[in-house]
Amino acid sequence: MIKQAQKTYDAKKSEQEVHAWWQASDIYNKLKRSRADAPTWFFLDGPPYASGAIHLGTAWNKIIKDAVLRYKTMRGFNVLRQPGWDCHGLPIEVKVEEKLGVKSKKDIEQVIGVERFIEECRQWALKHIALMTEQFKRLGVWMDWDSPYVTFTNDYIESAWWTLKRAHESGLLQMDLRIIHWCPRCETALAEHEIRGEYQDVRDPSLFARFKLADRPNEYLLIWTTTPWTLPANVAVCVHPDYSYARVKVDGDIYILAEALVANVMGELGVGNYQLMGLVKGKELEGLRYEPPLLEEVPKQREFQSHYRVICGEHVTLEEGTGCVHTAPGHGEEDFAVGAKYGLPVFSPVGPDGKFTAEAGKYAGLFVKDADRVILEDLERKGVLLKRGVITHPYPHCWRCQVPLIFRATEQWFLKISDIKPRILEKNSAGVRWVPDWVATRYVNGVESVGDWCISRQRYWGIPLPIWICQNCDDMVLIGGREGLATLASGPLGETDLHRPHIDRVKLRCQKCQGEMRRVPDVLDVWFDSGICSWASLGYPRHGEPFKSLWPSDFITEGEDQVTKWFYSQQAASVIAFGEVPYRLVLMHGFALDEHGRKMSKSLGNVVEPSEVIDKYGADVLRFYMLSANPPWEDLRFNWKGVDVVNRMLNVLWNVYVFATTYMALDEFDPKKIDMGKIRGHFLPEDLWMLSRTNSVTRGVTEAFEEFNIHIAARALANFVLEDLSRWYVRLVRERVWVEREDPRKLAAYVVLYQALHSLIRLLAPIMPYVTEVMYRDLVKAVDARAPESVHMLPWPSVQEAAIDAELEQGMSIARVLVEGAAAARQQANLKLRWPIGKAIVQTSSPEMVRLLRGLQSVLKGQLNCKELVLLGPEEYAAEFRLVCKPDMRSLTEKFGGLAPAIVDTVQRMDVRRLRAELRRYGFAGLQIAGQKVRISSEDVAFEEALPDGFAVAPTEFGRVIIDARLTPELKAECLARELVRRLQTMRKEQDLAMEERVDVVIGTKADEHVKLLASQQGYIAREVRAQNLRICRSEEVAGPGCVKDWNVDGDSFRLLVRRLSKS
RNA sequence: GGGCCCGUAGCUCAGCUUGGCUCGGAGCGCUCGGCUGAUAACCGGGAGGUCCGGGGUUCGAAUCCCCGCGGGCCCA
Repeated sequence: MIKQAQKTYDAKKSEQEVHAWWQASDIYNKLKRSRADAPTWFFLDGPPYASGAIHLGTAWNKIIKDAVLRYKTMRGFNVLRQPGWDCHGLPIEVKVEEKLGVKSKKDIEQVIGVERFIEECRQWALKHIALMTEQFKRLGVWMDWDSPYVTFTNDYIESAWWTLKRAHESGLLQMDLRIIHWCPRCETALAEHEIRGEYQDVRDPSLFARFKLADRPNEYLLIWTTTPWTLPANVAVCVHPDYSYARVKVDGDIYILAEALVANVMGELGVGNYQLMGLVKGKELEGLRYEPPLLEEVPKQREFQSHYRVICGEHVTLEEGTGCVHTAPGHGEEDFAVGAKYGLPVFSPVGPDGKFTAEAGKYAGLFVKDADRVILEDLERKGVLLKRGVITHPYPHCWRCQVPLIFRATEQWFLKISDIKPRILEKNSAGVRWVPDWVATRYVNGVESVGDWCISRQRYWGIPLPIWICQNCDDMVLIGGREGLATLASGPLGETDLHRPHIDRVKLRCQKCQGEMRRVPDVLDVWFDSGICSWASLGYPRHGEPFKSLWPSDFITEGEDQVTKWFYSQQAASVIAFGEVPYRLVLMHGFALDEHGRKMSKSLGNVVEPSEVIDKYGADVLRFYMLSANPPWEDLRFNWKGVDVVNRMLNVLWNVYVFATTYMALDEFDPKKIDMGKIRGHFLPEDLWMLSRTNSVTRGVTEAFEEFNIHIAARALANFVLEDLSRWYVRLVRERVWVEREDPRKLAAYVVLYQALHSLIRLLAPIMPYVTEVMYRDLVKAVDARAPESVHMLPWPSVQEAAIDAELEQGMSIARVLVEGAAAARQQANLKLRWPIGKAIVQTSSPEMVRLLRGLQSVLKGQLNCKELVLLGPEEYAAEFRLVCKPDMRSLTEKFGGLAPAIVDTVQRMDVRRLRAELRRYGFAGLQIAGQKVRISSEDVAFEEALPDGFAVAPTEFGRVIIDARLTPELKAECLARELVRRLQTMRKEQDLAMEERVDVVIGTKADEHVKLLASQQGYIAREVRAQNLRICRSEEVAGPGCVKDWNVDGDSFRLLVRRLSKS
């Protein structure tokens, strides 16, 4: 049996209860089993980083995923939904360092020990996986929480090794001396994509210095730099070959700088008096020798004496500086590149900790940034420094520890992306659908500008590079898996963990010289870990299945920051491994910002935790809010008011549900026992309308989901709940369900309401999994033991096209506007809505509307609360309207002179409406005036409508509504009856009477006329308030047990009594 | 500096693809009134706008084009 629902919905309690039930009844796994034979849909979870708690953005990400996955499941797919966890890398290392109180790699290796450090990192990851899993579960996210893929397992590491082996075999892996971003705190290289978005403004020294030319007395190259600490590594000065350079004389010295920058630079230097001594092309400066300014301080520079020349490079710009660029190939990418062309030494006297090495002479042991000051002093003392200032400019920082990065030349391992870039782009454009489509452009732009991928990190908690090098002959071997390792290992391998430090202890025997091979100590960039997850998560290559039947994945979705990160790292790794792209469909989503569009951050104090929202409103509301507030791909501005609006929608949904179950329970309505053949004949227009709406909303929501317009789906559902169900259909059927007997029309309403709710809960299930489950259980499961246990096991509702009647829907929306118009007219006339009126006239603005409204007259009549409804087309007029013809005397006199008065006289005796129709139709009308034929036209007469007293009119966009506001005594009696009914209902409610309970009622009045007036309404009142006995008398006579209350009804006093009948 | 996206009422957003009879809208908030046996609900009226700014195309621009400005993400 359908049970009456609780009056209010306690989201928190219900969600906990549903969650526990899912768990206890193993619903998720039952659902999965039920789809075991269905076509698969391979969703790949972008692994969140297993450190810290989830924030609003992570919540949104999983909510989007969950909604899509639930939808796809209902569409009949066997959806793969294994969650993933990204566990390696610096963020966790940094946290563990903090926890253990260590600050450097030396501490890790010597104080803590790598073994314990790794174990701490593993524990950190495990702890946060557990924590975040619980948080995701609370959001109602259904995934395989018990069997996620985790990047630190041996199997996963093997997948990475195998992939690297593929790269090696294709010649895509290389070791090279490169200039890379280096974090002096973490003491490791950072890849290009780790720098992205990590620029912060910093204040750096800005200095002009002069380098004395070797062979020309008093002549200098003028350079500008913001990194004095790179000057000890200076080996050249670079100019642009095509630019014009000026020799500028200042106080007897001559400076060489770009012509275009002379004025600027002289201004900067505060030099007012200077002379242009001549111009020369950059190309002609090439080869000029200069004296290295820090030769004494950095003795090592003597080894480079053959250099210290002017070289040419295209990268020199005129945007800042002097056009003469201090060049240190050991500390800059462009410097490195141009240096390679000229065979310059790569001098990089800076250690991994960011301190100068012994090669830096005087500066050895100083941290580079601290050395800035010392170097500046030296330059100043030596007369090299012309000006020192300060500049604020963006500078890259370590994404984890926020320390400014430096450039260092180191040996690193790279993937040669340049070799596969064309294939990535080609496979991407052929095989991937991007939603929204413009993300494809953004992605391609990103890939085009990407360089080689530095995959080595000089750290601990990561996938070890599977590269061993012979200590004897330098031969290199790359291990693709555990078996390969066991074969070559010099000792037994056993079940060893593949992380450091264990793996470092594995020595291999060189196949060439029998020498000992040792592993390269580096670990992999974490982005490589997640890049391989589409196959690593499936256990490939260790297991051929399910990889062979599933790969590539059908769907991924992540935030917009992943466009050049995970979306890219996956494609790059996959093209290396398989020559193919690893996914078919990408939905990019936005960022969760605060309500003003700012990033949420602790320092701004604008952070909203998902748990805060859930505690207050429940997960359903948070989910619906996040899915409805925006298109997924735009940034979401979190707004508490918006959440509250969703909560109210949920409330209304619940109220509709309470309404339905209340009456259905009362009447023991059983949807299974309904003879649809019989009911069909009793459908009223509003029933057919509701069925039509149910199906067209189903269609709209389905289309929206298919296109990932999840916001449109959600908004359509909210609209359906609020407008169609609550504000209209329930209002229309209220009277019908109050009827106390078996009435086929009442059953019809139940059937329609039931169907609407049944579809609605399925459509809402992917977005609000909890409340729909509760509703499903009581509304469906309670009456049908064979129905699936959970709403989430149901198939997605199909659209019954035959039930959709576009004209009916159109007509109904017009009717609604007209009813609103009538309310406005009533307000003018001071007529309460519950007061019946005699007549309402609807004059539409087109004949089309008359047709659309014809079948809806019963609805209109009921909602307009009138005894008589007149529906008119635009050219039809109500009898109550008088059309008055106003002749234009001036116009008539001009045209007809003395005949004018006679014309007026005739016109006013004519049928005004016919005259107007004639004029409208032909533009003129013929008259017989004193035997003469006269032709008058539209401009000669005006028409005015006169509304009689007692009428009120309201215009609407579809026509106007006119109401007869005059109340006859009969109507007044009805008005009074309704006023009394309302008060009696209030009294019933106050006494907590059950809805079906009967009462005795006495109505006492001060005025005898009321007794008479109400006599005619006795039956109506008794029916409405479920009175067994109803007595109408004078107030003084009201007495007896029961609740008595005095009321004032529009100035008249009444004493009402409601007596509960003793239960028998 | 470059790429992509966004900019409409105090706030959060529809409308823009395909220019014109929902072209200036909705919800929230404010305000006045009404309704209420599903109602901690709801309904109606009102106030509130340089559709970011400036040019252009057109008979006509929130909508299309160009140039700015502001915000977000990414890249330099």
